[in-house]
Amino acid sequence: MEQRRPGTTEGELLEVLSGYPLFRGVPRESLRALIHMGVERKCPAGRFLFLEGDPAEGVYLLLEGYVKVVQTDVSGQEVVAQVAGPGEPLGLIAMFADSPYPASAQAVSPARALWLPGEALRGFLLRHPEVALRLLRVLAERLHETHRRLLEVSILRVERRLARVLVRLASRLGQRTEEGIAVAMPLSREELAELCGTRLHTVSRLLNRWQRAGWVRLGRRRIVLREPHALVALAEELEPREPPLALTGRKVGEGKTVDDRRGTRPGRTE
Amino acid sequence: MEQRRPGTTEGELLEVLSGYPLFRGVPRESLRALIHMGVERKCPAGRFLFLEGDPAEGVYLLLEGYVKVVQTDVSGQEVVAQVAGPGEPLGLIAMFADSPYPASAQAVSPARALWLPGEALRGFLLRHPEVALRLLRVLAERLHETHRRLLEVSILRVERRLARVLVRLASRLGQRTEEGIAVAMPLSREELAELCGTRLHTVSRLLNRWQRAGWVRLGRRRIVLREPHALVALAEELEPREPPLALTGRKVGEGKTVDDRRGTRPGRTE
DNA sequence: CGTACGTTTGAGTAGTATCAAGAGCCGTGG
DNA sequence: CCACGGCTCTTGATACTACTCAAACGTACG
Repeated sequence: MEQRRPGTTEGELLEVLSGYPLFRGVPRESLRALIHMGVERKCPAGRFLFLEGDPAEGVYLLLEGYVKVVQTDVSGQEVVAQVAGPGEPLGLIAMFADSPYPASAQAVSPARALWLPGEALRGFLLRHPEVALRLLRVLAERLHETHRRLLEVSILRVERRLARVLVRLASRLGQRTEEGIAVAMPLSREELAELCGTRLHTVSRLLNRWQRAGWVRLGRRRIVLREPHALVALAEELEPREPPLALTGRKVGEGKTVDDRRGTRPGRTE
Repeated sequence: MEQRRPGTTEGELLEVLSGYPLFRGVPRESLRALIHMGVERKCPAGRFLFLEGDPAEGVYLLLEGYVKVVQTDVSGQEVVAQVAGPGEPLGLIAMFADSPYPASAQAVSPARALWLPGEALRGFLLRHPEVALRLLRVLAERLHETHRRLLEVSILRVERRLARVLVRLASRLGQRTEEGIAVAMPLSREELAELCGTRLHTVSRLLNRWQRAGWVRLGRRRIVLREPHALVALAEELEPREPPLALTGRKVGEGKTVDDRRGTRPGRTE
């Protein structure tokens, strides 16, 4: 939305970009030329960098802040396709598939990005095929990641999916605090739900159960992992887990006192 | 598995490859050199071209037949990540992300593929960056497709997902017959289930209901769409549909007679 | 200080998975 | 050629996860 006039000098941009793995080994002159064709854009929290369906004329290189990329269903339901932090390129699909943006990018915290016009980037890649290969790597890794998520949503229970999402967020965007590992990106329960293909109610219930168990610390748009290993166990464990119980109703400790030990599937013995 | 000795001459291969969009405009000399570094491999139905976890030393270019790419969960559950036909490259993720194969590729019908060693392809791409750009397009499109599937599995009911899968298969691999549009690729109910993130039982029930409605014709590993538009309606329709009803028990026409008309969401008017 | 948003929690139930048989089709070997 | 064993598919009964609807609470913010 805000356009032009950096807030950063071209020289600084040059420093930042040349620090990214994507551009390693690229002559500064070429980089400078590329930057020169781009525009820096600021984007306050909550605002969209681009909208699903918009014609795409280039890509964004995220310089600062966090952005979530969401796909919206006709019914208004959303799914978070990707969460991006500094250094990550956005809008690649539209750029290379030569289509409108297939999803919207919304700043979750104040963000800054360098916009690069498609033609400029294309020319740059033709002159620097090694960068094209690195972009191929980026896309390959995202495809891999998306396949993994597809697998999870297809065959895992929500509980395990949520645990995995938290573990992943913590490892990608986590910061150590004295309480535990905090997720740096501010995400609402609803956004978390959109990350694991469920509803905010379900996320809320699960998180609170885990909080009661002392595994996490909850706040508004804030989650701290106090016992990451417990979540990892939940996320990966092959065998039926024990601590948390049913989703609705009874809290930990209550419930039909009979057959509280899982593990031997009830009603399977006879 | 079977190695070397084409079954096709190098000249024929050259013809085939230069017909693929991927290699359009590439000088025949370069192509010939590339082919020369590759190996043709045959793969009977049911056999794997490569296995998840195998170290990847190159990519496959599918020349003939159909291949399904499956990811397997620790518990043995499978999800079909992709179905590929002639002309499609396989193993791209492993190649560019520089990792072992993240999924297994199994021939669904007898297949033939050209194996290209990674280093050869990499060198080729550095010399022909325009081909790298086309590969970027391939990956971008697959990523787009996978995002769409993720959205669907996350928020759509099985019924609608299955309808979409069928419509998509019909449009990508369909062949007109006097009965309707037949899906060219032989897929079992279970494989269909793995394509839409459900179980074979659910697929079977839905398909049979649709067969009773006259929308499809079923066979062993075979499906013919007789009323594609009905399926498209089911797949896209925004409003609650009418024909098919609950999954278990009661057949079409039975059921609690009260409140059978859907459409006005109960309890939302006040 | 009120309003709005993010969140928690409850009750009820639809939609699917799961468990359990059984029926048809197919290639194989007697 | 026919019987057999193995797949693939169909169908029923039952369990249960996670969604939907509904309401209330707390906190941030104007």
